[in-house]
Amino acid sequence: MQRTGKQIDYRDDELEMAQFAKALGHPVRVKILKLLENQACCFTGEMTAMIPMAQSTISQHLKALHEAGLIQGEINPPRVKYCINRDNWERARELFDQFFSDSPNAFSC
Amino acid sequence: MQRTGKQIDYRDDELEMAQFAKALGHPVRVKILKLLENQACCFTGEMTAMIPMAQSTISQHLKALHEAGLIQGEINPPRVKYCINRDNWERARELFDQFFSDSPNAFSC
DNA sequence: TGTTATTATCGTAAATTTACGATAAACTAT
DNA sequence: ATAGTTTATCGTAAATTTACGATAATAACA
Repeated sequence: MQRTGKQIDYRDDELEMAQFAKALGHPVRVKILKLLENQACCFTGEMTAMIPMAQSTISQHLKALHEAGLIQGEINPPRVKYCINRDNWERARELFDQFFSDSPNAFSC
Repeated sequence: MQRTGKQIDYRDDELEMAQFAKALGHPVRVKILKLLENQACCFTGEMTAMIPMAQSTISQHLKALHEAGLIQGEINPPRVKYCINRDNWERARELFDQFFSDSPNAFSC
């Protein structure tokens, strides 16, 4: 990226979609979310046990998912229990659903 | 990234999801796809006219979308007409749909 | 042949992402 | 207080992404 002054006018839903998509744009984060989907919640430690990556790296990916709003963490000392953020999950589902279905004449060529 | 030897065993659908998501992970690419959704096909030039970015940058994003399989281009000299790749679009829809709906006990906490 | 129009590619620089180990922080339990 | 457990953060290096202008490539047309 180069500091260009040009501002592109994105619509809110375009930005929202892109942010969710970006968070889903790494296989480890997809895997983490699938884990959370299937077994309700889990502690960071359980994930680090299942995924052969450094604990700090997993934590970093969890942070990315958290900042995107897809997960939420509940402190349960000394551990942290993560689960999917219901509202934003629904919002993401909605955005992707609309995105892929609103295609009246997308295939006409 | 650091050259680590560790291989993580991702499932095919996890990799597929992440790749599609990554392609959708930038607002300009979301915008481009929406353009293609709404007005069937368009030429690169039409997009560069609508999006205030350098032509080379748009072309680069089109390449990313093409490599992800979401769009396809038909040469129509001296122009190139792009449209959405039907099969992969459907596949992506399917993956995201499954991903967001297969959540039996995801919200139990 | 040369010109024009359109798009892709190259070279680049800055920003961001990704991964790691090491360390700090937070809270329990001894 | 001290020690132990779990997780986040820091510092880092390498890779990738993103944006640009300049240039090349392609094919029609004069």
